Amino acid sequence: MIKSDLAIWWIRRDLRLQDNPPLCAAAGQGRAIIPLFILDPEILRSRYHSDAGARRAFLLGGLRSLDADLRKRGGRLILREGRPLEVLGRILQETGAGLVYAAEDYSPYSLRRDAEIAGQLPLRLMQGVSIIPPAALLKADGRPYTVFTPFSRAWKAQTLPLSLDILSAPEKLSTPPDVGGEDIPDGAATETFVPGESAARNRLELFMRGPVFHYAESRDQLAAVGTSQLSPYFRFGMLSAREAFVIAQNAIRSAEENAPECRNVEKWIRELIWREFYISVLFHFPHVLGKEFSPTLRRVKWRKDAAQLRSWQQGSTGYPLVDAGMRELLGCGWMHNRARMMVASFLVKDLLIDWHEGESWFMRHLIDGDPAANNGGWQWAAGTGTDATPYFRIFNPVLQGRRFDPKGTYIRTWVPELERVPLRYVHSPWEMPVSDQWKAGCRIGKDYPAPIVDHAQARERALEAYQLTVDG
DNA sequence: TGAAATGTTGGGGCG
DNA sequence: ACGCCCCAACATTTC
Repeated sequence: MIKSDLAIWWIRRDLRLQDNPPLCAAAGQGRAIIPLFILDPEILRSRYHSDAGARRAFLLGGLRSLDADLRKRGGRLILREGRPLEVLGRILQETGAGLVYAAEDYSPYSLRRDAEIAGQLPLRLMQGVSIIPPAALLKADGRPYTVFTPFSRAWKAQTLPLSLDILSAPEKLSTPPDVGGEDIPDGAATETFVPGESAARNRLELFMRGPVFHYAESRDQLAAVGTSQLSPYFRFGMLSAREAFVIAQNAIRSAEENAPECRNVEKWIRELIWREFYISVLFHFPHVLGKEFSPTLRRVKWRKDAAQLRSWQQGSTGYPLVDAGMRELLGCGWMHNRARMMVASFLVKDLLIDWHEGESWFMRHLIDGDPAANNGGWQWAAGTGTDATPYFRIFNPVLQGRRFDPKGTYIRTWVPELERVPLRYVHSPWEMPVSDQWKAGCRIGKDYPAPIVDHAQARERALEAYQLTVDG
């Protein structure tokens, strides 16, 4: 028999209690709930997620943390493995629960899965992973946006009149004792990013207390903590993007009009909108996961070079800034955004290797790895995407290093071989005289690799290769 | 959310 | 004193 007062809160990418519409809907009026997370073999085995150990560990840590938070309020997390349709059907039957509440997710797989389930089970989808549902934001002619600036203008216009209340976490929860689940598997999480909602909230508060007011100037500085570093938390909904937006918006409102800090907070909000933009792009153009958005750039003749690809992956290209970024990725499952742009430009332009290689390496190692944002970023860097960087915009790793890591701090943190290299050579160690190499304990070609390509030559080659596809 | 090549200008050295 | 050249420094164009 159906107990209409019992509902499933199906958790997907919303591992939090605060500002969570499906949770509140399921647990309204003190109803008992079944907080359910399903380990979906189809996702776990998919090309984007099958090798992503660090991200899976972060997810599992997040589930443990969520379980602890639920228990403090009288509930607990139920973990099951299997096809969501079957698992949900079974639990609905076992428990007599009447409804399944979930937050809308817009990736192609999620949309397909949810459509199938909605046809057979009582699934209620609510406010999703984005602040504005992608279907709700279209150009005047009814077509989706493909350029960021007009998208962000329309996005702001649409969020302005929204009620900016944050849903508080339910104070008391209960979960029926007879619902069985599996233990949450162990996973070695990184130390840099502590999984869970309270860690996310701490980080947001820390960021809003100071760094956000200098965001415009310090976001690109590689050594500073100028960015919020919240991406892994948004990725799994350990923090509500909408709540972050509301808090940032309130910071602007409580500041004096046109105060300099407003510009900085606006800049940060702009990054939240980039996230929304790529969610929207993937929703409206799901084929970007398979091929280039821009038809004219689908025919770049990529080089196949396993050795150079490996050098890039392992951070041994001989270009310090590139290597620092790639080693940061391996070291903590995250990379500074400026470094992401640099290493992407290097793979795609300097090495002329297919951006898909970069996309999948990032998906394997990033704990914030998300198909929409990651694909959007790579297509941007490769110049093949919506509103992408022009093909002739090629980053110079030496100049980028001098500009965004002027003291070499970031480089020395991640490339210890260069620790004692004098500042004037730290971005271009191959220019270091042999005597200095000995003094610094860093012999080029022995202790630290010689550059695997000459940037000036590689740049010319890239321009030629791209030019061919643009002309032809 | 670049960088390199090319063009322009203006000050100072020097015949 | 004058004009020529050199070359920073900055601006514009091109990839």
